[in-house]
Order: sequence, then structure tokens, then C-alpha cells
Amino acid sequence: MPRSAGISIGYLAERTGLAVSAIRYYEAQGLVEPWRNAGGQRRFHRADIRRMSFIMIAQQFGFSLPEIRGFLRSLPGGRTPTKEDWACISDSFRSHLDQRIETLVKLRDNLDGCIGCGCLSLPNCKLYNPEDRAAQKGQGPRYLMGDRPETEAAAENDP
Amino acid sequence: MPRSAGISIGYLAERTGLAVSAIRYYEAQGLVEPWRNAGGQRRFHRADIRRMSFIMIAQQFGFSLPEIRGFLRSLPGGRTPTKEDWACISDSFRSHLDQRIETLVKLRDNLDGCIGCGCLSLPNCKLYNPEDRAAQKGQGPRYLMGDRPETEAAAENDP
DNA sequence: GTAATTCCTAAACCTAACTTTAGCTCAAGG
DNA sequence: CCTTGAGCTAAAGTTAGGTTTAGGAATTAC
Repeated sequence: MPRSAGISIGYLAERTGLAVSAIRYYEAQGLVEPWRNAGGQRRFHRADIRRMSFIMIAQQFGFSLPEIRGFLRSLPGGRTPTKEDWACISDSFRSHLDQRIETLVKLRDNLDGCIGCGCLSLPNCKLYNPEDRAAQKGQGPRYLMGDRPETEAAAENDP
Repeated sequence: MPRSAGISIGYLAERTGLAVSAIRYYEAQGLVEPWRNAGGQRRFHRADIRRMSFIMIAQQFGFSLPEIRGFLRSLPGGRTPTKEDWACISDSFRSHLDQRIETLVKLRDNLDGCIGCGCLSLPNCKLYNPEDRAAQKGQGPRYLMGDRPETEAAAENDP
């Protein structure tokens, strides 16, 4: 087997722990581009083992396949990615990751200061509109953790 | 409207920003238990506004509905939850959360020390089997980021 | 009292990320 | 040459977390 022959989907699956069907799915999603041999079977680069592994790790971090495809686009097209290529992609990856962690920590701290202290009803609850879940839609005040501030929340003019 | 009459699903939706269909779905998942009025329509406690908000926040933190149901089970059944009840549930919630953040940070640090430095091929890569994605299945060595340690990874006895 | 909302259920549909199935073809071993 | 395992495609199924639709019934507003 000449080294240019590439590896089969089964071998790639075995080496990465992925299911064969998952790899085919990733191809359909544009995450990897095998070529075909004479008989129409997929052949992968050895470097695709690393590529698959990167996909699996990125997924653990909660990135979607389209996002991961974005990361992978920065890899060189024509040649096998070098350590430096991966280090570079890893930078972009890590900054997304830092942001994600920061968001989680911020949310946790708000939790400490909001649910933890029992102030759930406060209209200025920071958990009310964290990051992107805006919506809001007008409609008068809706206090995130519910009810009116401290008015017994009962016999008012409920719409 | 007597205060024991409860609130309608539409009002609950308006106050929380949830879709009516989402609230019905949460009921089906056992996250809230409204009663019915004479005409068969759902009636909710005012405290369910807070309950729904808790669900929304927990989802932002990445918890699944079954997990959230677990958190909510610790709330008292017969009476309206107090600040203390929420503070208590929040403790359990926060410890799960801390663990989740810790995992993410650990993964990020491994990324720094593994992808970042270009050592992707190392057989002792810590990203190989982080937390629960074990599987492994025997089958001989599979190095997470692929390839053999540093043997040019070529003309060996590829199965 | 009637019109407009709101609510009801059941079932179908939706996206993401895959897996399973069915029916065939290709490749490797004896 | 023949069998067996690995691969192929297309389509359907799966889980989570919902939304949409269809066809009624209950409430509310005037």
C-alpha cells in the first residue's frame, strides 16, 4: 500500500473512536473532504485523524458543527497542517472558549448574588437579561424571578 | 377574581416571556403542575412565575429539563416556596454549576498545554479521555490527536 | 348576546447530530 | 471462485426541546 493511498473510513473510525456513520455525517456537513478510490470508497488523509479528534474536542466544549467548520476553515487547504497551523486554529478556539467560560462565571456570580441571597423578586435582577436572551417584547414589567418586588404580589390590577 | 383562582397560562407566558406551548411542554415534562378550573383550563400559582424563571436560567447554564426537574423536586410540595427554599435549591444548583465550570476550565488548560503547544500527537494527551467520554473499546492504541508519537507515522504495519 | 380572544388536545413538524435499515457493491482471504 | 466483511447510498428513525396546525370549547369584551 503506497503511502499516498490514504486510509479507509473504517480505520479512521477505529483510530478516533467515532462511528463510521458519524464520519460520513461530518463529510456531509463539510467538516472533512475525503476523496474516492477507484471503487468509489472514501479515502482519508492520515491528518484527518487529528482533524476528527479536534472535532470531538470542540464538541465537548459545546461548539456546534457549523462553528467547528468555521475553525477548520483556517487550516491550509493544500498541505498537511503543521503544528503551527494547529496552534493558530487553537488560538481562535481558545478565545471563544474563554468567552464562554467568562459568561458562565458571570452567570454563576449573579446566581450567588441573586438566587443565593433570596432576592429573586428584585426588578433589577441581573439574571433577567443575561447576554443575548433579550426578547422582552415590551408588555410592561416582568420581573425575572417573578412577582412584584415586595407588595405581597396579590390583589393588584392584574391585567 | 379571588386570589385563590390562580393565573392563566397566557398571563404566565406574558410574565415570563415563555411561549404558551413551551409552558404546556414543561408541564408534560413534569416541571410544573397546574390544576384545572371548571372549564378545564390550566391555572397556575403565582409562584410558578418564579419557577419558570428558574427553569429558563438553569437552561442557560446548560442543564437539561430532567436535570432541572431534579433541582425542582427539592422544593416543598404543599406550600409556596420561600426565599429559604430557593436559597437551598440554589446551593445544589451552584455546586453542579461549579463543577461544570471547573470541567471547562480544565479542558481549556489542557488545550493550552496540548493543542496550543503543538503536542497534539502525544499518546498521553489529557484531552484523550476527559471526564465521561470513555468508550475506548480496546482495539489497540488510539492516540487522541492522531498518528503515532513521532515515528513519521507512515510505513508501519497499518491494519 | 354575540364577537373576539384565549385555551384545549392531539398530532405533525422542526433543528441538531447522529444511527439504523435496506439493498447493493467492493475488496481481501482461502 | 466464492465467501465474508467493509463500504456505498438514500431514506427513515431517534432524542431534546419545542412550535405549528387543526378543530373545538371556554372566557372576556362590548
